[in-house]
Amino acid sequence: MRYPAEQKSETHEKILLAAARSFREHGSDINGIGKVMKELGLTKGGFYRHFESKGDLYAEAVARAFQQMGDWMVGVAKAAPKGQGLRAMIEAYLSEEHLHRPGSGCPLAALGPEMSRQTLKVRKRLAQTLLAFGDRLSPYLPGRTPDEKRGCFTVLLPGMAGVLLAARAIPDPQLQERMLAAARSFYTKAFATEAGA
Amino acid sequence: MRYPAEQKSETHEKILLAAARSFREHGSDINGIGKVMKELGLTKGGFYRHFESKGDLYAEAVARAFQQMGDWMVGVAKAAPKGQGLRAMIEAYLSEEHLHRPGSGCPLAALGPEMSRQTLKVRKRLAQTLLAFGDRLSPYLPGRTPDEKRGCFTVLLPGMAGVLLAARAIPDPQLQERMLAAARSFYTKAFATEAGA
DNA sequence: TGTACATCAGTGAACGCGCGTTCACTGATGTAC
DNA sequence: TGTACATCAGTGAACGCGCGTTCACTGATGTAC
Repeated sequence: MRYPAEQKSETHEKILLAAARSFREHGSDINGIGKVMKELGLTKGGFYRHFESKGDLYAEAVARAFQQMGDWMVGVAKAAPKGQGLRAMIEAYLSEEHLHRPGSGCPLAALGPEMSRQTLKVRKRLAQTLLAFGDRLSPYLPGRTPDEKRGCFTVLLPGMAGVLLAARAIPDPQLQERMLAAARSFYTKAFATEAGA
Repeated sequence: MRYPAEQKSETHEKILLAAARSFREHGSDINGIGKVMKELGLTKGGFYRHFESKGDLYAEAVARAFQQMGDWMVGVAKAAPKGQGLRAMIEAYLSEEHLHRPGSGCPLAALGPEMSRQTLKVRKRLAQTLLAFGDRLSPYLPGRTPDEKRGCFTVLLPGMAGVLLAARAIPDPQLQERMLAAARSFYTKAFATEAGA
């Protein structure tokens, strides 16, 4: 049947957001198209009116996830007192809240290794989004040149992502929190002090 | 038919090693029992003479991978000049060789997020192996107390793993190498100098 | 204004596929006599 | 020493299952006249 005029783009957006969360929570191999559509009260047959393939959705969803991540980090930095932006981002990233909410958190920490197993086309798209995310953070990163800032980003973000994903693998909550605390202290000292980087 | 006396334990070991490599290369969701057995010239039906389930194999294989990783890192540290053990480990970990050989490399960088999606039982086993790996490295880590050394390990290893997996996701080889170089320099300065930690 | 027709987002059944797991079977070797 | 039997690692076909994808169909709305 014919549906209201703007419904298609709304559904498209809903699928994208649900997938962006679901992939980060469960990985793309386990949580498939059927589950995402079912969650929205739709049947999986309709999926192909919105995306060419699962790979297409994956690329779009992870790109969106990086954008959301950028929004979050920039928001945190802007809300912090003058000069405390980077420190605030580090503390937000390495927070218990982020630890327990992979679905709305960093895609690198949630999906990391499986990204490197995507097709070249998808990886190119993801790499662009990752670098765009870095550029959005650069006002808050130490370094005198864009190159220095980018170098700083490529050490800091993956470093924090590694700590987060390692902590998520550990079953003991106390140990998780100790890992996060050690990393908060370390990265703050290394990057978010006048002497840093 | 009846097979030679020691064949069972040899086959068990072969399956374990092949799985440890294959899981790190392709992830456990994609590369299953059938492929591992086929690679060894066996049929998948025979798998259940050696392991209870795929989860059982996963736990064993990743544990073994952490042991191999420990052997490698300790070997590198021992081969280095006096006092240069940690620096050598950092350089080996963040080398292009490790970047391109996930199958024999760090399981945290290769499998990270999917570990956190395993059953509690499996995760407990993996966490133990991860910490045992940390203990093996502790002679080469900075810090005056075991706690300090462990804190150092829980920042350094996941940090390097994050850089490695991020670099693996990036399609551009030049950018990959720049990321590794930046991280080598950073972690060496932070941990492997007299002022470190 | 009223009627006939085209559109197309979403349905639901079907497709082939590979997965993890089960199981009756094989048959060379080890063991009992 | 020779023979009958038990063992059990590995085979290969089958199982149910969920996956990604395809497709004929539906039918309320938009458009043409």
